[in-house]
Amino acid sequence: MKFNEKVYFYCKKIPRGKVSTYKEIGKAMNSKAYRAIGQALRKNPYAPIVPCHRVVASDGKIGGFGGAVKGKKIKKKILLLKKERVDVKNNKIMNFEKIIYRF
DNA sequence: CTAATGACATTTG
DNA sequence: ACAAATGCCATTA
Repeated sequence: MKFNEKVYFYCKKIPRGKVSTYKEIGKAMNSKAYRAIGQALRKNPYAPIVPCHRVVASDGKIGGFGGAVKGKKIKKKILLLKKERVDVKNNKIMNFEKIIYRF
């Protein structure tokens, strides 16, 4: 699984206190498979190693892993994100353009 | 191999 | 601004 490994690799590369987007990661790996990236992270076999919560939607929205999960409130990740200096409001990143990490 | 899926993105109504 | 439709791409059944 080369593709997934790449995804995880870039995710790990995201510095603490910053975030990135599926699109940017895709560009970084010379691909536009935003979708596939989401797939890779959704499964995230490298759960503890890969900070998947630092990857958000292109418009700064958290994405499906924050509060988008029906029934369950997994906002803990967002909370963790906030602890890392990432300000999140209404499932959206504040100062998104400032803290977004580009490769 | 074909079809379905989804933590996305963009455009259109 | 919000909702729906379309396109996209790797993974999985």
